[in-house]
Amino acid sequence: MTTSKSLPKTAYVVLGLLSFGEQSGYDLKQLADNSVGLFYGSPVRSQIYSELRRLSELGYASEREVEQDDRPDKRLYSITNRGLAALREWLSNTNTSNDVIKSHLLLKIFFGKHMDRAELVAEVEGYRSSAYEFIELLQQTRANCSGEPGTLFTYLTTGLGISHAHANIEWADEAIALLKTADSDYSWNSTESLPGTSK
Amino acid sequence: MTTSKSLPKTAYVVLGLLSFGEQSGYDLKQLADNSVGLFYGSPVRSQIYSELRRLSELGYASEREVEQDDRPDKRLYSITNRGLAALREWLSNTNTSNDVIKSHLLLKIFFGKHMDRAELVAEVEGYRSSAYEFIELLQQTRANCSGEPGTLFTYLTTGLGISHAHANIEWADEAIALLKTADSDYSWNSTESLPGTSK
DNA sequence: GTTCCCATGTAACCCGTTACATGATTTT
DNA sequence: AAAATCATGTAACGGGTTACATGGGAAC
Repeated sequence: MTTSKSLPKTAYVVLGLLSFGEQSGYDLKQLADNSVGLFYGSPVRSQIYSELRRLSELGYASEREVEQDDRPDKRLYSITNRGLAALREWLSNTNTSNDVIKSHLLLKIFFGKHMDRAELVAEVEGYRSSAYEFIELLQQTRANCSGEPGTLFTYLTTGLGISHAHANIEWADEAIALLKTADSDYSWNSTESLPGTSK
Repeated sequence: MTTSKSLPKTAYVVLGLLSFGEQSGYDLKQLADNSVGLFYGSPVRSQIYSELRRLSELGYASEREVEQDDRPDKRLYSITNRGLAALREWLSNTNTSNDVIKSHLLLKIFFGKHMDRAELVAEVEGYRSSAYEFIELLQQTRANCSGEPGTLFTYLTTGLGISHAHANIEWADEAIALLKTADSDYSWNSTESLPGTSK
């Protein structure tokens, strides 16, 4: 096995983004915000820079300095063959298993006993409207990448985001209705069609 | 403002779980795994213990030792009035805004160019089947809490999970089909009904 | 007789976030 | 004149994970 101690996930995220072409740390941050940031999270700037240094030391990326007159000088990084190999190895050898959801809204709802009902409803309404906004954003993303190479993968990643957002909206509608009418000890009727149960 | 420098989220998670009754660190870990673990993530054991110590020092929890003959002694924690106040304050004053999704599967797909197509398909198939399993788990959770107080909140939190899982399954079906037939530069027809676009 | 359950903790490590620091050029 | 864009870094802190450590009783 050529597995050399495996780096943190962020390193592979940066490496993966680097596989799209030679870029500066600054460029990578932009790219990350508009791509992996939408379904995984975008590393902060300072971490991108430090990961780039590490990748460079490991021989996974090569760097070259570019002097500019009208703008600050910059350092461009390219993925090397060894870097590509490491990326591929990581993609194959890490198990996907459990996608971790960190839902702050659900935390609030789960501890809903301690919150004002109207406040909770407002929270869910906010959640619903940000779901609408997110759909717009993802469709924008799709439109922007249309015609570019590797579109299939962007199409699929945005697709899951859009599906989730639709699910969020439907759930929010029913949650709001319930939060307005039901009391905490509400027991649902398991025979009726209910949110998430149908289909 | 009584806001005293706000603790990490995990502290409030533990505090919230403590609001369900007097418990030991061990008990809390079990509880966390079967509740917040399903939609937020369960803190590791050692962190629960250290958070409990902190909560105790802050006066947010009170502790008492219970000696046992047939089992190891244990320390039981209860939430105090100050703890309850801190929890309520946190619930009201933290903005929910953006639920962060950390999808490893989507990372793989986004960097799908570097992966074997068959491997990718297998990955999505695994994702789909774990979605089915997750639905079972959540319905089990619902059944277990039926009749207990505060059921509404469990119903709502599991509801979103179930909705997401259904969305995952539908998306996975279409993703698998596409991954088997389309090439990387696939451009979809924006007029047809497509995954995530419909409705 | 090995494995699981109960029960609690310490120590090390490092990933990731926040804050600090700089500065020219272009846009509003 | 102020704000945003381009461009890169350092330093400090702490949250969260992993590994180490212990040990009796029950179940299979």
